[in-house]
Amino acid sequence: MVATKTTAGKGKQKIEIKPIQKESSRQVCFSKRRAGVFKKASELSVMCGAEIAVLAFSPSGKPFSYGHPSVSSILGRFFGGSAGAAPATPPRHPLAAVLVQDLGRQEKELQERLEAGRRRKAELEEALRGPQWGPVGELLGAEVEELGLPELDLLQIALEWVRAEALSRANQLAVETLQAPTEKEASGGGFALCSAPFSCGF
Amino acid sequence: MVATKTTAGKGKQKIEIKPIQKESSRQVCFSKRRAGVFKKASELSVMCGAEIAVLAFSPSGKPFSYGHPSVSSILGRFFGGSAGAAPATPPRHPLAAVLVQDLGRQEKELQERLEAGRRRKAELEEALRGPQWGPVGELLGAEVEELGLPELDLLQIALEWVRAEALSRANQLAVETLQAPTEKEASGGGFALCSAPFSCGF
DNA sequence: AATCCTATGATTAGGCT
DNA sequence: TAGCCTAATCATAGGAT
Repeated sequence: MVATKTTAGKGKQKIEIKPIQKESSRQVCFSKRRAGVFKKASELSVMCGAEIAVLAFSPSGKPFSYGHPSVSSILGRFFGGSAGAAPATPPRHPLAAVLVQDLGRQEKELQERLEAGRRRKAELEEALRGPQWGPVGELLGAEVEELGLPELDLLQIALEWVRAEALSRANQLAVETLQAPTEKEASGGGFALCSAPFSCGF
Repeated sequence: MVATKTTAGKGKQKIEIKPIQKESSRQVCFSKRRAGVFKKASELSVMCGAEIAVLAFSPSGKPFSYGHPSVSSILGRFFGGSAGAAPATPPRHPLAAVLVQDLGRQEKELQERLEAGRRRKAELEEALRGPQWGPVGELLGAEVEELGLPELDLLQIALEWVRAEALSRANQLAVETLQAPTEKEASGGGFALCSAPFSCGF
């Protein structure tokens, strides 16, 4: 540096959390803050022994992710495995976890909820059979049936459809995951996985 | 407080990022830092218009999550396809909302995701048909099929079961809703979803 | 376990390379 | 796009409620 002009930055300025208009600034902000979020996530996992995954899309649509121990393991645990910390978790390969998340999540939530309410079912069924139903229906009128059932109908259709899609879905995921290619031209629909914040450099 | 001893904290001490031994401290640290990570994620999404999801398991195994616009939409986009927005939500009555919450929620998520991925399907199907699949299969070996399919199989069974339960569920829900069920016991294997860091309080 | 509090270490906005 | 740099905002450890 010839010029004695040492860079005298203005330091951090107070800002408000609102959408950044300038395209370039937004992109820069994303890069910096993404790193920050990943770091925080990393620290959290190390210090607390917690498992955490972060998935993000940059403003330009590029996908980024961080996960400890790995993104797929988190997803697997979240949507596929038992929440009760079952030590005997069926061995899942990374890819399997991905598949599970994509479809298994639904299954998990449904199962969880259904299982939770199943006990009450018998009890409730009796109530439904009895004359008790009169008063109940009276309170809500036909709304329950008119609105509740259609929703259920949709649900069933959706589930059936999901089921039908399951197989083709498997292949779909496999391909996408693999094509995950060089995290360079991921703008289209590529993949940019980063499972370690600093050890693998992002 | 009798003692005039006004809390004179020592301020933030420098710490190193390493596993916290003390159980309680670890738990506290997790709570605080989880909030921090969620906040950072939130800011990132707002400022940069980015989509981001964070999934985490506390040291005690409790699941937490944050997502903008939603966890499922991020996952859908990450693994399924482009997430579209269904602006035309069918008008819901108050009661319907409750029912919807319990069953329709699943339906909505499913539909959302499926709808989002459907477009890509054709595109992907072609890819699968083509000779492109050779290289892909080569990279992962038989793992995809050997592990992915079993998972899917389980999934399908589960879904079918769910479907069978759907009808009885309708009645169940109607009754439960009316009996004004105070939902409080979600501690056991419950789920702690947080889709908005500060607006919905976590 | 959630919150408040304070002092301070950590993060990062803005500018430049 | 990624790094460097500086200074000031922000996050948070530790402690108490």
